[in-house]
Amino acid sequence: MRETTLRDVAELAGVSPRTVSNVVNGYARVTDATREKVERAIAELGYRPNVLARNLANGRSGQIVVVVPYLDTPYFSELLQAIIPAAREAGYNVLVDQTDGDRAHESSLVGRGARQLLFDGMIFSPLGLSQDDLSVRDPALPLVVLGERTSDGTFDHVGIDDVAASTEAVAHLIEIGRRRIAAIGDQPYPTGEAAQLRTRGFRAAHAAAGLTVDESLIIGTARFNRIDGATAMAALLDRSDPPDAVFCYSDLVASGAVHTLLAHGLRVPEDVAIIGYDDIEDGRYGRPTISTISPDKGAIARTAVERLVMRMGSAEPLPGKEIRAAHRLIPRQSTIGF
Amino acid sequence: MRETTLRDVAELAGVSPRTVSNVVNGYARVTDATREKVERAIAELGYRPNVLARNLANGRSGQIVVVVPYLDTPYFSELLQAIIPAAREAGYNVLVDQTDGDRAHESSLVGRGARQLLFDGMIFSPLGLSQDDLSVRDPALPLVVLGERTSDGTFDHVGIDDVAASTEAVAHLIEIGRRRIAAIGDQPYPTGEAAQLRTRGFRAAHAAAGLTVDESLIIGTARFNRIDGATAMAALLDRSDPPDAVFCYSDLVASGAVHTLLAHGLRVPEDVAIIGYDDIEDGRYGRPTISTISPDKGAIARTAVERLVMRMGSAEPLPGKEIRAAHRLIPRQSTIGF
DNA sequence: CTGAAAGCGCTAACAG
DNA sequence: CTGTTAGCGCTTTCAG
Repeated sequence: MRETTLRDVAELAGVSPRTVSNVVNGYARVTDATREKVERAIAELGYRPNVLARNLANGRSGQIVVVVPYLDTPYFSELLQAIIPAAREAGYNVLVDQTDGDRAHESSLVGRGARQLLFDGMIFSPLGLSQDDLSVRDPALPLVVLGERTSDGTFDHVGIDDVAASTEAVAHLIEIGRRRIAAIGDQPYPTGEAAQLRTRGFRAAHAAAGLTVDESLIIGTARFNRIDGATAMAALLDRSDPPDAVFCYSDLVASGAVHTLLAHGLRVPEDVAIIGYDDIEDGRYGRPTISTISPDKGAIARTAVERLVMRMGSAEPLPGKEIRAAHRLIPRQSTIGF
Repeated sequence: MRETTLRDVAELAGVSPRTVSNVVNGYARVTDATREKVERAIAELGYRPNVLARNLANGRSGQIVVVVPYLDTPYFSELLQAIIPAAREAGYNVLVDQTDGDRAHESSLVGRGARQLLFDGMIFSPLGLSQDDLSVRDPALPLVVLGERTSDGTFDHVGIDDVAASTEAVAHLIEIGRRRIAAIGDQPYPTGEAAQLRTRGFRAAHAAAGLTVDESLIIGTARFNRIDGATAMAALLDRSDPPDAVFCYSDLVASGAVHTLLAHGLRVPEDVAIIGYDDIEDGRYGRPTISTISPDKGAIARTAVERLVMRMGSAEPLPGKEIRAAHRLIPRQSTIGF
């Protein structure tokens, strides 16, 4: 029992395939009479267009791929949750790929000749790829990069101003009277550009307040998960001179740090104030709730899709654009108390 | 600058398209000599097969779609994270769709004539759809259903034994000496079948221990989010006779309940013990850590993909199968203390 | 406004 | 083992 095709419909309606196509896609104007005939035939046969064939004929797949390092990281799942409806609204289906932050995997996705011609464009949140890696890529692939990279002029980049946001976060800690402030999450190597921007903000806030940074309070972590925060915080507490506040490079890190503090019988924020980054849902329900920098995820998702659609629609490669989404500081219990 | 096609390769190599196709797909045996010629040509031209055309020609898309109600719910994002690699290993790309639990959206996805012929099969985690709704579906779509439905014989179902798992959870509360046990999350209406299974377990555990259920301690919630748990717990605390333990129908609900308890100055588990369901990562890092029922997500993902691949590969619709994945009780601080 | 016909790029039956 | 060729189902140019 074969699927019914456009040709079948045409026959039953007594018109040409061309006309059916017109009706289905609303292209050319069609007489009301023929339109109705065709629609009746479509209904009768239960016809549904074969997307594969359509795609082949017009050379586009109607799919975009969203590539993130991890799907079970709240920040990315929340972002994806926002991207999918935006893409659907623009008429695209969303393929999802996760890279585990693996550099080889990531570069195979954007690299020259990598594309399977299976998607029309890509929204990419790199992790293992350095800025330089990103530049060696298939120039024909419409690409929007998310996160903390910078556009090299061949793709769009959507992100918040990390340095400014980090500065605000640390300024907030200073404002509530903290002076020995630690940072958890630095990554002083090529693929750690994201982290380094946060560290820049950390320093900037100190400078602005006339404070000097205690370099030994900047703790590196391989990733931004709870366990990283928990471990780093434990190390800080082992010292003779623990900090009175910590700027964590993600809310998960913050959550891990809080966990360690409470387990050691310390109070948050009385003994140690904590601020995170990302504004994931968790942070709003823990105890204490976690102060954070909240990027406007909805805006990021909408902008990314909008730019990508624009790039996919253009015959010439568009010049890359740097786009800043909004962010704001949200003070919660972990800094301002109960 | 057109993409190079298989025909171009054939010309350059001086062979027929058929041979190139054979080389690319490793179908028929090809002489080493010609193979090498073809491969050289492929490399020289930077040829890459057009997946769209291939798909059209062999009538399959090489894509499966995974449909979940919400992507930012940790349980689903963790599950998806496990499904994607499993699918990729089986040679499939993963499309993702989220329904917001909307019944119309869900039924439009599985309903008769709904398929866009864009994916070869579907892994579906329904929420708004009742068991009956599920039965009115496109019989040609290979389908594996996740969660708490039951196979009607036309699709596979992979899930844990919810009644048994819930019984264990509540038995655990009884075992640690609790007698006034509440349940948060019941949904006594057609689309609430998932919840009802948990309630069945709740009752079963009471019966097994010779306890009677206080019906007023079974609290309904519209969804399984933190806010639902927080609200329901607040209502329980308003009563003159609050419970000494609560079985929450998800870890998020449990987390919300804990939040409310702590905010009221109560201790967990000393005053009220809490157990959740799903074993999401959060539960391992809060304070207290949350006891839970842990479904084997890896096994669920692998089994679902494996069964789906089997269904997609079979010409005849296979009979539906009911598959039970493993689960286990994980006691943590929220029941057994620190 | 509608019909005829030529592809889109690949696969696979059917020769040879 | 390899070439020829007819589609897969739809879009779209070019006539009419």
